[in-house]
Amino acid sequence: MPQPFDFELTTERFRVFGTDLANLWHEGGLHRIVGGREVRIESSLGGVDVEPLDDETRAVILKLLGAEFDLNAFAPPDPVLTPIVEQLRGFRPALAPDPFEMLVGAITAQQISLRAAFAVRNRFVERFGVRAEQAYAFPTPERVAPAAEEELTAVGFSRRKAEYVLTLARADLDHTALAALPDEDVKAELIQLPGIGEWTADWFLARHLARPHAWPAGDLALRYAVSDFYAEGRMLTIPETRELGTRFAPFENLTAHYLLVAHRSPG
DNA sequence: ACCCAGGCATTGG
DNA sequence: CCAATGCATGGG
Repeated sequence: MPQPFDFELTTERFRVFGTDLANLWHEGGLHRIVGGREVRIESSLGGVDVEPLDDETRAVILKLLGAEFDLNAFAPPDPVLTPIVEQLRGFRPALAPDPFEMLVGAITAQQISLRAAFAVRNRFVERFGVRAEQAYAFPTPERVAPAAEEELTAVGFSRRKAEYVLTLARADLDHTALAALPDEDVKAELIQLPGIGEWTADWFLARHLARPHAWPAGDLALRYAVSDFYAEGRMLTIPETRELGTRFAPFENLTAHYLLVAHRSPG
């Protein structure tokens, strides 16, 4: 793992909103299924300790823990961000290595609290995923595609969201081609799918593709954070938040994550 | 019993 | 083009 890296800060996300059965915090380590096998990731001397791993598994773990972010180039551009970046030194935004997991996860989180979203998501994972030891493999599109809409509403999705998830599971997206497109083209492609709006597409860019300029201006928590840090608490509109984000180029993605963490962990 | 929470699509002006 | 509305669950 490139330095700097703070394991506790990077994995905070998997503890603070409750349990995530597919990225399970268990007895001080992070458990995830990679290639059908459960991997336990622990902190060790500021690095990451994992069992002997094949190259593909290693690549997934590195992606999960945000290895591709260029923290050394991330220089805070203003007095607001300077102490935040210093205090959160080594924080790498955790990513969703699997695009289907990212999109379904975003759909669960639309409109409702993250606690509620994780409750629904975990029931979905239990119902359609496969358990290894402690953790579950996040459901694959193939396992979800044949489901009936009622099986999805049964785990807590609204009827509308159940349709979105089923459409997505049956969509047969070319994620390799998608990943080769520039940011705006990725968004344009994704937004054509029902249930995927700009917010979801922005988070896909940010937390799956790790695009440096991704900036989920529609995100309520990010709007609160930006409003408190940069507008003296006056709630900024989505367009205002989007415009303000441009000053952080080319580190909008990292900035969004740092502001979010700083805002929910004051002091 | 409300109200809000890391949206989105649909409908009506 | 913008405003209003319904949706699911969980915590306050």
